[in-house]
Amino acid sequence: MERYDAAIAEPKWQKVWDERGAFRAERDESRPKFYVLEMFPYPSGKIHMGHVRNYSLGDVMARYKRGRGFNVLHPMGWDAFGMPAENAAMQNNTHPGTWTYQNIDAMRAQLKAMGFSYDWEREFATCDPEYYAQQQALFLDMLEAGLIYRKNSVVNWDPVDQTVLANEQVIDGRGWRSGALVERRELNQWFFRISDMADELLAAIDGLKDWPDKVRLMQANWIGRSEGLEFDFEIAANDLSQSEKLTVYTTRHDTLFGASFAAISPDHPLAAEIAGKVPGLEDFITECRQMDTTEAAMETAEKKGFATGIEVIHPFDPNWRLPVYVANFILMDYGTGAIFGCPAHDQRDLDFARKYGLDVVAVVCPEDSDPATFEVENEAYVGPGKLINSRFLDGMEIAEGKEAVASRVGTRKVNFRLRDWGVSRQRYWGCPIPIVHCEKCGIVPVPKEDLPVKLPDDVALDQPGNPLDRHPTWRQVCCPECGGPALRETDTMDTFADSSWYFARFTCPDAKTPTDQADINYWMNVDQYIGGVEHAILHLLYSRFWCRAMHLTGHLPKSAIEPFEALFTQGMVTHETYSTLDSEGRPIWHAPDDLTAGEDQTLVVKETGESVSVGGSTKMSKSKRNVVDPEAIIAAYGADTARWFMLSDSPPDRDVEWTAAGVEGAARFLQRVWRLASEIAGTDRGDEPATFSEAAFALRKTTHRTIQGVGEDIESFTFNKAVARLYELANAISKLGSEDSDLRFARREAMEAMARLMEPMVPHFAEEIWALLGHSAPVVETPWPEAQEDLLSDDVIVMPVQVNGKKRAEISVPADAAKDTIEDMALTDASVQRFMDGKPPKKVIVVPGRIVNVVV
RNA sequence: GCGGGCGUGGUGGAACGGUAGACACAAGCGACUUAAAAUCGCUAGGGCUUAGCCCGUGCGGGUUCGACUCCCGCCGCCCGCACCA
Repeated sequence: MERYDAAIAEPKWQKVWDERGAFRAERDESRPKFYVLEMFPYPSGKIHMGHVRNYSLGDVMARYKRGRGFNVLHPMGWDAFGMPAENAAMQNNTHPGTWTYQNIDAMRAQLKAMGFSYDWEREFATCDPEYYAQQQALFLDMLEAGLIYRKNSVVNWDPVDQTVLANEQVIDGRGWRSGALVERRELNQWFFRISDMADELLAAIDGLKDWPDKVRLMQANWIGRSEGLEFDFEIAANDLSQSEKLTVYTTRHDTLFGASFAAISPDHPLAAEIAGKVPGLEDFITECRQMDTTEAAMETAEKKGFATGIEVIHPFDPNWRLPVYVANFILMDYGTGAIFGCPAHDQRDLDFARKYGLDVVAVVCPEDSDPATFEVENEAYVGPGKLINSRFLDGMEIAEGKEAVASRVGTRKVNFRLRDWGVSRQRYWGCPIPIVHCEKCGIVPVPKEDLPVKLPDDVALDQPGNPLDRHPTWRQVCCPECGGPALRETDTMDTFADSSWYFARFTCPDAKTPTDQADINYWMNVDQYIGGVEHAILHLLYSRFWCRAMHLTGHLPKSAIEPFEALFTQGMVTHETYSTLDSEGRPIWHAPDDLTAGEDQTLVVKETGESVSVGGSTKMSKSKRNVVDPEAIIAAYGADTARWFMLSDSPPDRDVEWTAAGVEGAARFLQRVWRLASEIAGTDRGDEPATFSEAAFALRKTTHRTIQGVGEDIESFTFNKAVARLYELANAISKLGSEDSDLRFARREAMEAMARLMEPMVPHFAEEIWALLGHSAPVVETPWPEAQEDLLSDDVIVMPVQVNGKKRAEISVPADAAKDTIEDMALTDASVQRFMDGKPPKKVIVVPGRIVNVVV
């Protein structure tokens, strides 16, 4: 028998959709819109299974909503700026732009082969000058609105590559590329005032009802609001410093009488002031600055301090003096860069106090301890309790104590963990910051009519550093204000800026301004955003900020300051790992393709015949070599098989393990449905019979329940359940023959539903069987079916009967039976009576339509 | 350390507080075949004294007529954040 041939069907239907403009989105005020968006990819060169999953999920939603009558916007583009292009350019001696656009071409072809329902006419790349021109315009408006400023900031500087490194690019204190010892250097950089919006960004998280709780929590923690007190210590007269006071920030002002030292950051102005005057302090500060700032190092780093010799005076006792240390664990950019230490109730302070022999005085006593004897040894007490050893605070609860202190000294202050967003990058392949530096006029924005500030094409990437700095002419410009000689800003924007508003641009990709009001009002917000949880914080937070900034500058309405109505974060695609050991016992990883079945069914390496050990399933990665290339799967099975497998079994928010057997299974199922459809296509549909046999009626009910259920499952992102229902429907169809007209009718009805319901998941395949069944219009243009109410319920239902909570019988009762009737039927059932053991029922619980429980 | 999530057959997973294991993968048996592939059918949580019964959702308690589901306490795994005062 003929088989379904994806290699023929898939390109054929892609062409049909394309010719009919099936997925083109046009503004139409008369129809409700639905904006589905998947996180756009970085054009690395080829798509990977993570993309296949992400975009398959999004396509299910887009196609389903289209079937439901929504005017669907489902665009695709490219997050195309970034370092990999520069690295590739250096390695291959090409231009980053050439490399990027070639990759885009290759990946676009792959995505098209997957049959995703994108409106390709809206496609753009963030490196298109037309896009970044508008981003520059936004930058200028935001600058004018006071949302952007310049300040000096300490960065990780790689002295060999002459570039700034992100924290993640510093490994064991060295640059990840050059291996050079990273320095902390102060540079003048551009910042977005995201921290000014910290409170607002935090409060608005409550409104993000259709975001995963996990993501909302991660954002809340990232913003990190804390309420505390800022107050001054008077500095005791000394020979070292002219400063009169030291301002500290604390959230535990209730423990002020447990203070035994003050500490400042190595970057604190006071430290700088006295560094030269205290022997050894300069070296200590330098040492601190070289300290590794990675997480792993932080965890193990020792608390170190340096006594300055300066003392401060306790705010409530002029005779009480506290030594001031410079300490390596105090951060300059949180609070005031200075603290007071209360060792008894803060673990870090305790470690520090034990090391330097400072007093440890407990001032909070737990409820169940004796205030007279309570002491802190090696573990700081951070729980609730009453204040002790604290003069006028004695006997108060912590909250009362905080009140009492705050009413006498200092100012209440809310601090956030969130810092301003530094966007300057000393790189070529990014959006140029549209600024000119003039000796006379200072910082001058490039006039909007001169935008875009285009990247020069003729750049030399064969040396370290920013090629824009070295370009012979690009920097030299005339000052837009005075006309005198001036220099362009050579920093480019963080690529997170590019992805912070692309979703808005998709609504109007050709507009001459960043956004078009009519388009924005119609299409925004994104109704369903789908992507990896790895973007839970930065990308999503920056986007929320950027949209607020776009609102403040008149580019978005108030309603769009939260751009993503609903967010779904999908799991990873994993695969088993295979390894052998080298002579030193280190694992050598083997790709699935390099293996074959050995004699005793175990896996062996094709070339050497060595048997491999099978490791756990982990995220597909080059280093573990457990990667399966989507292109190979499409070539072997077709896009629909890959899509069907991706959607089967695993709930979309969990990891899915890619297995060869699973793919085979998916392919087999499609062939099976194909055979069924062919068989049914060969029979007449006929008119709807007046009566149905029990079997035909049952199939009709299954069909309509499937219609109902698949819709619900798609709405709730449990696509695996939708797939299971479709399996069940297929099973139900194949159980029956076509000998009678009512069966023929029911089977055809079921198969037509099957085709329509499968379309969001396996669209080419669905088109093929839809056509096979005799339809001339594509299934994508066919409305989603409605389940027939009367076929969703049963006249007679089977109810389980429990005796003392254990199922003992089943009874068939009319669906509309009264409770009493059901109870009578249950109690007279032979099996139920046997387990009642002749005793009278103490209680009978009847849950209509569900269960009966007899308690004896 | 802080925060969050998860734990169900050989495997992925189903199950408004109401028949645990739907559906699938892998497996086994059978049919068709000279044979294989493909296909179709059947079996399948564990146990027993097997018309049937008992035990089973990481472990221990609790609430309830009834708990995979809710509550408390453990154990294990995964993820996020982390010197944030």
